[in-house]
Amino acid sequence: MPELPEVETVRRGLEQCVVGRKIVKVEVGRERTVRRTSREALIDGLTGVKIISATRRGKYLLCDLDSGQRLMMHLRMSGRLIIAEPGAQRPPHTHVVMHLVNAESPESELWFVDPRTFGEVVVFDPDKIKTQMPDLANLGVDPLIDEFSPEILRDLFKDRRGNLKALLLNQHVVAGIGNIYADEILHLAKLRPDRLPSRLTSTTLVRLHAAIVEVLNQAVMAGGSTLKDTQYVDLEGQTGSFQDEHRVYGRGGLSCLTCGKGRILMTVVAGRTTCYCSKCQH
DNA sequence: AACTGTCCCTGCAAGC
DNA sequence: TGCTTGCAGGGACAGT
Repeated sequence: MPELPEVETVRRGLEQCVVGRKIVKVEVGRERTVRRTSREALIDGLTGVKIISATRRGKYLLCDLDSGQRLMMHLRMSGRLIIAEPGAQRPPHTHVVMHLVNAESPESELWFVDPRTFGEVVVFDPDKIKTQMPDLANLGVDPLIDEFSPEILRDLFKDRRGNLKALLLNQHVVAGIGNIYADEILHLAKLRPDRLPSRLTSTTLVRLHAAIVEVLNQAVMAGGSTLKDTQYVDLEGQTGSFQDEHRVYGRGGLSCLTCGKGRILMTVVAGRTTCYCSKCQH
């Protein structure tokens, strides 16, 4: 499932393959993908427009357009962005197609493919982000983009009631962490998911902060995680390899790779399947 | 205001 | 074998 590292990998692909190119034609299949506005709004907002940047905040992909508007794409659970040659066979659930041109490179197509249809594509006015895109406007700190330190983490956790895992998953607090990386981060930090965030000592916060940065950076370097069921791939169709380095996610009932003594427990925390070591996480 | 639970949706795997 | 059922999960939304 695309979380920060997968979205960052896709962003880098967009920078390579899409930035600087002009969209000459847009096709919208399933309207649910453009539900925030409409089929017509997306086609009008993108046709004849040049993409001038590709950035990311949390799990949100953002492209500035030379029209002054901004494109937002969110992969949610099962979304994929694929760059393809014109006329290539499209996979099932290809909901949006952008036809791209520029002077130097041959024409190509950017496909938004999304079986579970939770993902979305929208063009919005950056001046109206608060009303048109409240979820994006209220996003929390991005650990790889914004200033981020143990002290900032302490301030974010102050007076919070939920458990540690719920806070890591809360996009209004820290942006970009999903279920896989929350479990991996907590394991590296040697913290149980049900710890109370407001009670963490400064030493523990230093450890947690380091674990967040370490796990996310390592995962970006590995091109993200590709699981059996979701088939995440980058823009060129390549799988990630960080799944080979997962130490707890999906390992319920197995022995701990870190301490060799504990068993990986599988429970539900914050409404999500949660895996952690019975021995080395406290 | 901030938290929790439910829903959306499809593909896959497990179980009968 | 072929069906049914359950599970995966990000974020919106309703309810507490």
